[in-house]
Amino acid sequence: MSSDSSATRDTILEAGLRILAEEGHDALTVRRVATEAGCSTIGVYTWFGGKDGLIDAIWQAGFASFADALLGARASRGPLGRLRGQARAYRTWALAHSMHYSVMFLKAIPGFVPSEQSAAIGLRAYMALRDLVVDALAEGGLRTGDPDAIALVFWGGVHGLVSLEIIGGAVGPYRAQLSEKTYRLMVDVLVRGLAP
Amino acid sequence: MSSDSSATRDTILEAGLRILAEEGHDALTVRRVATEAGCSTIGVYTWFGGKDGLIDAIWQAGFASFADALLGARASRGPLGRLRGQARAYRTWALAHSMHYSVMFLKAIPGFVPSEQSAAIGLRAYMALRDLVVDALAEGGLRTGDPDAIALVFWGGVHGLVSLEIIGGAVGPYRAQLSEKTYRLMVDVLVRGLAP
DNA sequence: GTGCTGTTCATAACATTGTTATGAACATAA
DNA sequence: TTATGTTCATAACAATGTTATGAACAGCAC
Repeated sequence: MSSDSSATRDTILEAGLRILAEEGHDALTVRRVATEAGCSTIGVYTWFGGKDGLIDAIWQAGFASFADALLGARASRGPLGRLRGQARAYRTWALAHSMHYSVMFLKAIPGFVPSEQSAAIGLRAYMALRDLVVDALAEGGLRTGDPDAIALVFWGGVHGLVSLEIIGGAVGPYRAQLSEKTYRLMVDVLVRGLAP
Repeated sequence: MSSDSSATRDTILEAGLRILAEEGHDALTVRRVATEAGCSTIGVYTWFGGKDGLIDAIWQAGFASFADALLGARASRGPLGRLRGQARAYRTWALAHSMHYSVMFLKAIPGFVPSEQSAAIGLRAYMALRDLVVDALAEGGLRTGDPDAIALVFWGGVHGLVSLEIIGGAVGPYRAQLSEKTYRLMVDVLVRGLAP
């Protein structure tokens, strides 16, 4: 019976993840994945319902890894220190998995819209940030306000700079300034601007 | 001779712009554009060299309109007021031309990379922001620092929140908070965080 | 064992995409 | 008139996501 897990399904998903990471979204075709996984294109339809289903599974795998990276960056002391640590982990993960990040946060795959289930899984990464914001609010490290609005401002700031960096050529000649140093300035500005 | 301007070329470009705005990037196929423009697909190849060339022209037209919108939002008094006005114009333009914005900043067209000439034209929009930053620095409205780094932090912040808003479903259930109010908070945080 | 049912999968075909080969129509200049 | 170059349509090509058809196989009832 067609269940949620099988060796074939795992093989196909791993092939998709590998191709995306190594060759980018352009190479991520049903035929290419099937060849890499050692089956025919039908496998993608049997186990994922089509290309969109496969992308959806890749999307979920990306958010799982992403959320792990964010939750694993909580070594620093104090809520603001942990916020900074998480911001650092955010950029590190995004640049190390730029193709995956493009699928998750840019419109890299035409026509793909994550399923509701996937969107719910993506929430875990957001919650990693939101919890820190709530902590910081409780300790008076941030000015009072709606935690969601504050978390989104934080997210938007780091996401915006990282995505400009990943888009690369699209933002033209001032690309050289898109460095870790400017990113640190962004995090400083956000923390400072949100201070009580 | 194949020059840079002709009635046919204009018709094709306008058809492309209309289809993009009204039906989105998915509908932007060579055949669809040709039909809309009243010619055969060859027209796109004669006048733009192919789909990429047409997208490139659309990209340039988008940045021209975008830069005009930013440069036209300088009514306020004082550099910081003008910065806030430009930030407001940024979101207004992006939401009113979300499909265009997706092509320009969200990799909505797979495989498309803007030409060097296009990237240079995109610079005008960046300069609209950078000039205001330089003015603000001169009047002491911002803390001293590299103007490009400061401009990119500003750009990244507004772009990040706007792009989360346009991506929509991808960021899941906390979408309701992606409002004008949160955007105002972002601009406040940026100005406050960059204050001397 | 035999037959039935459902799952998994390959082959081959389909429609849609960007692209190009071929050649016709036309203007312009020698 | 002839030649050349530009513009454009028809038709085909390769690559893509998808599906129709049917084969192979497992599990189960009798």
